Amino acid sequence: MDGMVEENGTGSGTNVSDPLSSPGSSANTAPPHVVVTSIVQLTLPAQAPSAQVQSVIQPNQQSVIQTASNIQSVQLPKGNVILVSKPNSVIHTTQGTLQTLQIKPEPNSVVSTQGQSSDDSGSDDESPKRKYREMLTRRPSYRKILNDLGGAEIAENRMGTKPGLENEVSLSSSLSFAPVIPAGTIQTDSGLHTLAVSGTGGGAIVQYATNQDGQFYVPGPILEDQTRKRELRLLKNREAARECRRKKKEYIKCLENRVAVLENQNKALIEELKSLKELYCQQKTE
DNA sequence: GAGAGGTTGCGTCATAGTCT
DNA sequence: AGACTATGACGCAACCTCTC
Repeated sequence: MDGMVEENGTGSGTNVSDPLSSPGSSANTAPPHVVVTSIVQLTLPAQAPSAQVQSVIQPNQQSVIQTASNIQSVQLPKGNVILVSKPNSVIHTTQGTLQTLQIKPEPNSVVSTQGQSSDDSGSDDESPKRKYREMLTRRPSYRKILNDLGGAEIAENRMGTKPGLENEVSLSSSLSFAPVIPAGTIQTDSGLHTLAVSGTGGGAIVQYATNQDGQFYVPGPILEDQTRKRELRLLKNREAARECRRKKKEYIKCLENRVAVLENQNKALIEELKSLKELYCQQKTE
């Protein structure tokens, strides 16, 4: 994935390897990430002595990556900056259109991470609404319930065998009639009936008429209109699903990167603790 | 080489949430 | 209230890797 944001860290310094990505996964084939760690120095144009950088976790963005309220602002020392951008990404920079990125690895430089606690974005990743939604259990679909009851074939038989309908409508195998149909049927002045049909991508209102024999049929123009609407809906949903998967992948990737950064931080802190302990012991024995 | 099992991406459906 | 959107769930197909 291009343009993925990495968080600042205090790790051992080299590129963050992603421990969660399996070998051969897209993580390894993606373009090299921009890794911002404590020993990577990034160059800022002279006109801009400092820059505001937001964490990968953003508030109030229409994104899978969210936080409640705490934007992380980091004032970087002169000469250090992190500019990360990816248009249309779930990850946004302050301006959203930053493109420049220049990295100068300098083993001896240390980027201050003061005031940036990586954790404070991690604990508030989700809005309350989202959390609430995730707590909800989904109502099983009629299809699933039928499958569980071993009655899928019953459903299959019901599909597309509404008396008379098959003469005028080519029903797809996934079209099923909700149990509420009889109660929901409305007859209008024009002789058209309206009923709710499920299984056509979120449900639909279908109009039909009856002939002298009491058989159902869908008048041509209405059928065309319904078909067109369905195709449009499917097209839109197809694209929405694609976008949704893209965001999901990006989100997972982001979490994986975060794991890597935190692991590095953890490692560094353990090392620091160790050396401080040694120092303390030395001074104590002197 | 065949086939079993895992992975990945896609299209569709169902549905909660949002918008108008 | 109805239309629209986002996303979890499901089934399917293509591809890959292992094992025999």
